[in-house]
Amino acid sequence: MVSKDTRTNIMDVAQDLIQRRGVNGMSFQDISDAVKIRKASIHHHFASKQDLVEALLTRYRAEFGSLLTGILASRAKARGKLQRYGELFEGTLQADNQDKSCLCGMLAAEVFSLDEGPVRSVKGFMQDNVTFLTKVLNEGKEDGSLVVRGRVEDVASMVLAAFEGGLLVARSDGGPDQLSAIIRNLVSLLATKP
Amino acid sequence: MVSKDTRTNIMDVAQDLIQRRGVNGMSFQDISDAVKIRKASIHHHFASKQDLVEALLTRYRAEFGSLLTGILASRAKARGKLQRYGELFEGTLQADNQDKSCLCGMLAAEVFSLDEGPVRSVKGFMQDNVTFLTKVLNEGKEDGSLVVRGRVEDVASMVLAAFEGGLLVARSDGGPDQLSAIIRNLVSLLATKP
DNA sequence: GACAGAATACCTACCGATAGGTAGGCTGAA
DNA sequence: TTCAGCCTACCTATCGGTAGGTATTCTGTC
Repeated sequence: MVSKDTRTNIMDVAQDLIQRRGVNGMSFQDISDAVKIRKASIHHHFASKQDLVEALLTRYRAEFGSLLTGILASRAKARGKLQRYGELFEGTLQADNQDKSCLCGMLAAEVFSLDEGPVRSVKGFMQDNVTFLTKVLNEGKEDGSLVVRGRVEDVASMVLAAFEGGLLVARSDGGPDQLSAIIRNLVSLLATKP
Repeated sequence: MVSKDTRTNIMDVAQDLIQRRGVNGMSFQDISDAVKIRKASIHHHFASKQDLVEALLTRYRAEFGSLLTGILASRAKARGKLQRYGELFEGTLQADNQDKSCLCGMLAAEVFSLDEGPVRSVKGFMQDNVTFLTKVLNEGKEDGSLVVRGRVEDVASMVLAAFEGGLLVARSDGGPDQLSAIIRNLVSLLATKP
């Protein structure tokens, strides 16, 4: 196969649109225009809009998950892993035209427009991230590169909230520089002195 | 005036809907059903949907702003003010059926569905909050109740991001308890030992 | 290897529902 | 008698989705 198959094209375009405008701001017509396929043909690949969203979430979670696994497997200290995790968020905002948010952050905002399946996936994504961050924070306690006060899971939730929220705030106001500042700041707040 | 006037009713219902479902998930028909007024009559009060959104933002910013001013004027230590600021976010999520987000957090996600005016207002809201938090953090440095490392504005952005993001994450996953944990955790991270 | 049939991937043409918005009329209070 | 405040009736555009048709490609059988 020379070019990407249509199914993948549809998913790529749909994800891009959701990350910019949200689920309710994305239509089959938008996809049709971008992929250069008739609107009705999209239904050949995805029975309904919710099916498309669910497929998107499954793929996104898998991709993001393998990035997290990669970070976890690296030989860096926990502080460095946290830094690399932050770069994932910076990369999202900086991609393409600097206005993309996290797919799951976007869907979390519009969670009451989603069916059961997608809702479960969004929750699952959040939990994946908290689990990852909990591991990193625990490593940090052991290798001495991070200071954690209180329940580790709570700190993990807080970091996730700050990064997802950072994407939200920076995208609408201060841009990539603001996001970088937010991430740098939180990491150094959790770090033991340089 | 015995009952709230229709204009206020429309605004209340519209704000509620946006905080739950987002701008693109809110329609004039929804408002019509809730306010018990014909859909066309809404246009008597607000020429367009964007006008309604703009009016909502103006009111929200003013109300939120006066709450911030109130906190700033209190005799509490900076740490206490930060705590009370956090309670504003907890109050939002716990209100009504525990599924409302911050109006501006919601609109920040859907910022590319908004006209220029509303976009400016959302940016303004973010800046209002950063300004407020910068003042509180500076107070905290002086009264010794908070520790601030790095640029104060950056820490302020980070706190805003964490609280807005906390609303986002908690609403879709862990609920009010998770949000409380996130806020408590960040406040204690910024606080000097009890 | 030839060929029937099934499956794939797309198309045109449409559906009912709903979106935001407009035109113009009625009504009661100032 | 004006006019805010609401109404009915309607507009066009778009939404997600369906029905049914047509090439093309894959596959099992002889």
